[in-house]
Amino acid sequence: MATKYWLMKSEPGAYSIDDLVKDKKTHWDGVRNYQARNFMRDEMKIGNQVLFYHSNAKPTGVVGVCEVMKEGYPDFTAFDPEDKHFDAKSKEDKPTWIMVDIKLVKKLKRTVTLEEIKDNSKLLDMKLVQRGNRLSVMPVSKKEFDIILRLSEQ
DNA sequence: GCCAACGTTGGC
DNA sequence: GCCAACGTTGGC
Repeated sequence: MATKYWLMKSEPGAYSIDDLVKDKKTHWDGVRNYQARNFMRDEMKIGNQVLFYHSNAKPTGVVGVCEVMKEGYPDFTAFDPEDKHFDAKSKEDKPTWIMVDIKLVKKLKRTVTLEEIKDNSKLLDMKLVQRGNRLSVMPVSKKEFDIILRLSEQ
């Protein structure tokens, strides 16, 4: 199957690209949105490439590239009453929430900002810049992925 | 901190 | 099943 491309958002205060540089890999816990979950559960495969995006940041934008290293499995933070992402409805034998593991490919030389993406006529179709899109995990086309990487080299 | 745009919840 | 109220996301 062809490699798929994704964009995943994180608030740097919660987990930043520099945390990932330090950790090399991480589990993507805390997604509590069904559409985003479905992408992780059904469509993200080992080797898929992921743009790491900082939301609620200065500036907001794409800061790194990662790769899926483990496909969808239960998000265990939903089972822990002490955890911020606890969800009593999710049971260990029937988990509601799913996560994947990703590993760092590289931190970009510079942030490709949301502003640049909005200003780039080739990137107008990105889900990221479409009105009201709040998905934290979303598909990206190979073309868009490549354009963003190229911008980061400039 | 504000607020638009969503998603979810719960009364009916 | 409808929809108002409420909570969250995330840009600014």
